[in-house]
Amino acid sequence: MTTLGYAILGLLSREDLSGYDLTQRMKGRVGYFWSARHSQIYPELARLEDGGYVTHSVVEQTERPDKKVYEITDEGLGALKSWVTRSPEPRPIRDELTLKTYSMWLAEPEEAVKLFREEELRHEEQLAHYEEIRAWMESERREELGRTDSPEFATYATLRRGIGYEREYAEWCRWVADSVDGRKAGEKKDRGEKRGG
Amino acid sequence: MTTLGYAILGLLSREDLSGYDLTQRMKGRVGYFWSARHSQIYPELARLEDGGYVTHSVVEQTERPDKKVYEITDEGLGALKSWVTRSPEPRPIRDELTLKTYSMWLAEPEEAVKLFREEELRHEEQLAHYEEIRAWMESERREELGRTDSPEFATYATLRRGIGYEREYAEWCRWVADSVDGRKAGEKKDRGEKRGG
DNA sequence: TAAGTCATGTAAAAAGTTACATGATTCT
DNA sequence: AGAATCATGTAACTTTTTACATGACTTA
Repeated sequence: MTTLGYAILGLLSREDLSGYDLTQRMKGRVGYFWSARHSQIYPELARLEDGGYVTHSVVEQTERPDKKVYEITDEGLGALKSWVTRSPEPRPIRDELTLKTYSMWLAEPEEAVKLFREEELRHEEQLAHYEEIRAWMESERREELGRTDSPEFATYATLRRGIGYEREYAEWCRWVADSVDGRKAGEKKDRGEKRGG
Repeated sequence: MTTLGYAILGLLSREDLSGYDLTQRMKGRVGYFWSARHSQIYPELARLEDGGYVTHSVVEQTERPDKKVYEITDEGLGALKSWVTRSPEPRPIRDELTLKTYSMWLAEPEEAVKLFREEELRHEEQLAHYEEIRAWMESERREELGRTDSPEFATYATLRRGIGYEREYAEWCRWVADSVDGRKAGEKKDRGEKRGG
């Protein structure tokens, strides 16, 4: 079973969904930690059904095209449960901005500063978005968040991860930009103190 | 040009290396933010040479098999420079542990706690490793770190990213484990307050 | 002599992205 | 009339991983 398969089962364990619905979930919400396009989802659903992890029923609609709604089976739920607490084999991280950073000594300082200020903004915006959802959950889903075995707590936990990730990333971008800009925290504001020359 | 191509150029801009050397770099150091196996590196080197971004010369060795040492060309350096400050198109994040977290409401609490404590440890170990390198750099490369246009500062910046990433990840793992364990900071220590039952 | 490192490649398979393909309905 | 959304698929291509393949030299 592929990780994508488990991602789909994870969504279907919460509610019955069509391939189209799953594609939408993989953009927002879940897409922040696992994503896939519809071209990957439809074949995977077929494989999952082949393996007996899901079943589908055709729901006829008058105002919309008919759709196939998928439901997780007991076998699918069992497979998902046993996967959840297994240690993930560590996958290599691939972060293009950090890779660029490794070669930033070749760049014009002004351009480097611009890049990192832009990226800082991107991550701050994403952070603000997460914080909104968090505020909403903490006020509207207060009860469920008290139980760590609820789907809501699970969602909240992934949200906390996203918040921490984006906050840290934004802070790092600011640190790099400030360093190159000669405005490192606690340092004097003027740039270009030539030394040894 | 692929991102892997730029990763290779980034390494060759610092020193001449063989395919084997590049493979080693992609395990340690650089491998923390971009990695590739030798089976991907050798064909990519051929493509880079085809495009005129690198050249190679055969270095004959007596005690070791002969090797091809690659050198970046002016064209390669130019391509690398113009890539460095271009905004990276945001790639989807895929994090298997966060995906598991999304379905953790299905797991036995004890097993979930075990998983997150293990992962916390993994990230703390990686953090400790980075902190060692950091301490070494700050004492042995103090001078170079004062210039943000030095390769050393660039390496140091990526290291700071790794430190922030691992620290945040470890903290989050601890928060999840503590939450499920009923030891959330500032909460009473006893577990299992059934309500509504 | 067996395991480990140095050294370079190719082949096959898996995972993921982009493009091709179709068609109904709804909103502007 | 045209764009957007709902809905489902396949094909081609790119990227990455795993496995196949070879061989010299070094260390235990």
